[in-house]
Amino acid sequence: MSFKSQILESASELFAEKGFKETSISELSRLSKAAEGTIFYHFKSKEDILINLLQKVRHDILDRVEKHVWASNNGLEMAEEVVHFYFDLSEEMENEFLLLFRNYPYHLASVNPDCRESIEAIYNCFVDLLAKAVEKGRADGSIRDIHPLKTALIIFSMANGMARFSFYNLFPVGPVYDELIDACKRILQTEHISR
Amino acid sequence: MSFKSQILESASELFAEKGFKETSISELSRLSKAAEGTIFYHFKSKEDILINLLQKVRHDILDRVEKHVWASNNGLEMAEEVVHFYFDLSEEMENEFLLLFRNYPYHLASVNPDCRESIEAIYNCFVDLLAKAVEKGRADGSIRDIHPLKTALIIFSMANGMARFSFYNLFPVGPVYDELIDACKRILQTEHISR
DNA sequence: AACTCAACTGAGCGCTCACTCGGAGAATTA
DNA sequence: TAATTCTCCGAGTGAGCGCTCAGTTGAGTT
Repeated sequence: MSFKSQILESASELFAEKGFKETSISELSRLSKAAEGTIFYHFKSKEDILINLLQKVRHDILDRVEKHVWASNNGLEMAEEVVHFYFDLSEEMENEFLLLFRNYPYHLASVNPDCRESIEAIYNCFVDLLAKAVEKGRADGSIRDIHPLKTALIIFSMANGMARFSFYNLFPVGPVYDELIDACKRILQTEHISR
Repeated sequence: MSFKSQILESASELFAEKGFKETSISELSRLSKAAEGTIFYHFKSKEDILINLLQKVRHDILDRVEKHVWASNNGLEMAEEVVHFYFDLSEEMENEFLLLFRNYPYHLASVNPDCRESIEAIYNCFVDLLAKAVEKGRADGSIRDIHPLKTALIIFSMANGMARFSFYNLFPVGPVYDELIDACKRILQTEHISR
């Protein structure tokens, strides 16, 4: 593994677990086994490491989404599958998600267009998937007549908020997962009067 | 206004808008108009300022919750009112909410019990309100037979996630507010309403 | 008038930080 | 083989940080 990618790998761990400001170059040097000079040979500043890292995260997440085979039969099932996929991915790519739960990337996004683009692409990716599921569901009758984008945003902020609480150890997702999926279904589903 | 409370006031602004690590004592000194020495006369360290601030935020939020007059007729309406109240409060107490959307308080919470207590009290306050609404709704028949705490966590993570996105300028709450309330109703209520 | 003390001050201290730079070896090219 | 470029190194640098401390101030007490 080249030093450049090793530095990004180590930065991913440290920025995710400790945060950008709380991570020093000497620490990154120690973990990546690259001398401090080597770090600044490959990246022009500490901030540049984060920008490159976010681009890599964007690429890796979009790649995983693209490679996923969707097995759902209708829109409602697809929406459910997207939420499931999101939680699976958040466990599999823990560091990447932790990084996206931090503040610094968003601060940087307000200053650096490349950074903003990476973050928006990641969020849009999931929101688009959900919006497409809603559209599909409306066409096949499994989802009621609702605004695809608005509904996608609501479902996504629910999943994202839940994942965040879980990562912050405020409460775990596991025990409420079934209820969460049920909540999604109720938001989306065509009316069924039950007494 | 005393220096001590002026320092906390300024810290609230700076920690909310820039973050804890990104705020220097010299900056806090400038904004609060207290000399650096004065800051350390009132607080034993920079971290101590944040701990005191979080205790103040806890007090202020619980106070606002306590003073609120609940006008709802049944559990479902109350749940709706809690969500509405949460978004109102997030606008009114912008700095306090922004601070709670930052990472550092949670890092500190894992080390300092006082800090953890303050944060948990704030979250529990809203979750408890929602759980109570569910219990009330189950009793009066406006809400179906669901687990009060689990459901409260789901609704809260939705509202919290939404507010977060709004604060981060990823997308605003306003345009989806009606759909959000509708989503809550569908999760909670006994039967779906046809439109 | 003399004393006390809480409140406040800001220059200065020790330390850590991101970043630089001159040079060393390895690889590539002429 | 000689020259050039690429990759890596880590001691060194200056700036900025949290925090200290000797000293000032002014209101209250004796």
